[in-house]
Amino acid sequence: MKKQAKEHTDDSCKKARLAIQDTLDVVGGKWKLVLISILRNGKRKFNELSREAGISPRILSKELQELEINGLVRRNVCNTKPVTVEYELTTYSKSLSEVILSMHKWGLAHRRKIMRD
Amino acid sequence: MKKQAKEHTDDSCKKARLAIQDTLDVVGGKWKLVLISILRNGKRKFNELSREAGISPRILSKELQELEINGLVRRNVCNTKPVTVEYELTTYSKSLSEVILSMHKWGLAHRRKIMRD
DNA sequence: AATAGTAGTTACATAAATGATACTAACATG
DNA sequence: CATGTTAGTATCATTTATGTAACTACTATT
Repeated sequence: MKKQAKEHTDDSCKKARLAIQDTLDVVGGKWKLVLISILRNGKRKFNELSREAGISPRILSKELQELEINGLVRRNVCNTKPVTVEYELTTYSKSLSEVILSMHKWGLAHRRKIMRD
Repeated sequence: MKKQAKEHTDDSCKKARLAIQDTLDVVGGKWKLVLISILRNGKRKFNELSREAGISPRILSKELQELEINGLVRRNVCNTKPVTVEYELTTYSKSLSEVILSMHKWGLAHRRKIMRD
């Protein structure tokens, strides 16, 4: 088989699926992209996120931890009267732009298509 | 507010989230992209898909119906001795390439990053 | 008639995700 | 000391996703 050809071996396909699945794990689910999308408008405190997204503290806390582990969100504890915690997107989170943009575009186009049919 | 500026109103953000969520609905979950990925190598019969993906008939049937509803997969009943049914990707499914490619790329890069850290 | 193959479906069981509510810890204020 | 505020956590309930196994319908073959 030629070296430079796009290979479609079982193995390369499994690896591709794995990479795609990784992305879905990080960014999939009901809330991850909602939170990222809100944080694109700037830092938010825990309760602000909870209100704006309409998400209960339990889930919010879990989601934020996962986003932090994946380097997409930074958690910052502030020295305020009652302590507040700010969450903001990291520089690394910008690497998701292409994914988000393509999903956004496809979602819009698809909705139009489904309406037509 | 300027007409041509990128707007970040609450409303435009909600619509963006909706579009992204649409995409996740169509392509998210445990099996959709696995099936699409297998079908990229050509038509498959129901049992072939079941074996190759390691997915039970019940779920497979459901997933294929959803993919069909969304115009990504075509179901073709063949006039064979015991009736067989072939599933294949539609032309429309190619519109997903950008989404899939960007997810693939990000997934790979992210895995490398997480390893480093 | 009995057996087998293909494509499902049905009924049931379990697992995973999400939700609701109340609670704690820490600190400030009246 | 009682009250309020912020950021969570704990507990329990519900919903949604997925898995397993057996079963049906149709047809062909023996």
